[in-house]
Amino acid sequence: MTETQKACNPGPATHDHRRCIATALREAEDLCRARAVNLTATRRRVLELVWQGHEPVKAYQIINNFRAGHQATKPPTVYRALDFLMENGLVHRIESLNAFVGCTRPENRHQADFFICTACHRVDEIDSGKIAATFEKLARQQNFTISHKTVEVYGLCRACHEKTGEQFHA
Amino acid sequence: MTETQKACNPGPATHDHRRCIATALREAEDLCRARAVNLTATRRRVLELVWQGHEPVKAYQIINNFRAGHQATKPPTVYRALDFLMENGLVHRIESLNAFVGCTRPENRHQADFFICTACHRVDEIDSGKIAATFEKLARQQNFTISHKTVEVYGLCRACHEKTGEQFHA
DNA sequence: GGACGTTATGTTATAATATAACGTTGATCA
DNA sequence: TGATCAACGTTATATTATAACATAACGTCC
Repeated sequence: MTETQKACNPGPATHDHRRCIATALREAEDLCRARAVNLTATRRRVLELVWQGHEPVKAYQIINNFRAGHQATKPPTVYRALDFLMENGLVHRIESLNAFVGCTRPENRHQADFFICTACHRVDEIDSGKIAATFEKLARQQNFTISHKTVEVYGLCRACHEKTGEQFHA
Repeated sequence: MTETQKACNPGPATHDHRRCIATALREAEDLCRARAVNLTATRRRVLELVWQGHEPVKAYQIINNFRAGHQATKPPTVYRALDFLMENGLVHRIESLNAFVGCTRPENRHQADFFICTACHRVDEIDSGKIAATFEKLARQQNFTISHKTVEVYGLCRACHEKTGEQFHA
C-alpha cells in the first residue's frame, strides 16, 4: 500500500471520510500559513467541497453545493478559488474529466499522475519517479524537452477488481 | 478569412503539407474500404480539416471551416464524424486541449501517447511500448488493472528548442 | 412495389464548462 | 485620508458538447 493513501482506504465509503477532510483542511491551513498565502473562507470552502470524496469533483458541483447557510456563488468565484488551490498544490485537475481532486501530499509540490478507477471513480496519485525517468529517456531520443505532462491512467482499483471477481462467482 | 493553414509546423524539416493531407486521406479510404465502414463525404471532409496541420484542431474550428462551396454545418454533424474517425483510429483526441489530431499510423489500432510542443503546437505520437511496461509495473504494485490511459507530455520539440537557443544568443 | 429497417445526416434546443470585463469592499499603510 | 491591493461580486458571454427528434437515402424481403 502506498503512502499516498494515508488514512483512507480504497473503495468507496469504506472509511471515515470526515477524517480525510479534516486532515486535508488542517494541512492546507498549515501550508498556507507557512507560505504566507491567504486561505480565505471561500477558498477553504471550495477545498472542502473538492474533498467531499476521493473521486474527482466537477466545478459546477462545487458551485451548486457551495451555499453554506443560504449564500450561493457564481462560476468565477469558484474557478478563482480552484486556480488558487491548484497554484498552491492543494488540488489537481483531471484533464480528461474536466474535474478536480484534492492532493494527498500537498507538502511537497509536485506534478501528479493518476490512477483512476472506472468503477468507483477513486483517484490515486501515482508515485511517478519511474514514469518521469521513462519519459525523459524517450524525450531525449527525439530531442524533446519536457516541461510538464498530463498522465491519467484508467482501470480498476484493487477493491473494484476484487468485487468484479466476486460477481463472476455469484 | 478562415483560421486555416498557417503554413505547416516544421518539426524536423519543413515539408509540403499537402502531401501529408493526401496521404492521410488515401490511407483512410483504404482502411475504411478494408474494414467495410463508410467514409462518407462529411467524414472525409472532417478528416481533411483535422489534418490542416500537425497541430491539434478544435471542434469549432472544424465547424467554422467546414463549408465547402457554401454549405455550413452544425456541431452534432462534426462531433459525430469525429466519433467515427476516433472509433476507426483515424483521429486522436487530446484531452488536455479539447482538440483533435490526425493519427499518423492508423493502420495499426492503438492508443496513443503524445509529445506536444508548447511553442509550435506540433503533436507527435510517442512510441509507447516502454511507457506501457512502466505503467504496468507500477499498476501491479498497487493491484490496479489498467484499461486505457491519457498521456500528454508538453515541452519543446527539437526545432523549437533550437530556435529558443538562438534567441538566447541573439 | 411498398412497407420496413438501417445508416447517416439535418435541425433545434440546450447542457456543461470556462472566462472576460468591470465594479465593490475592506484592509493596509505611507 | 486617500492610494493601493487582494479578494470577491456581478453581468455577460464564450467555448465545448450532447439530447432529442426529424428527414433522407438506400437496400431488402415478402
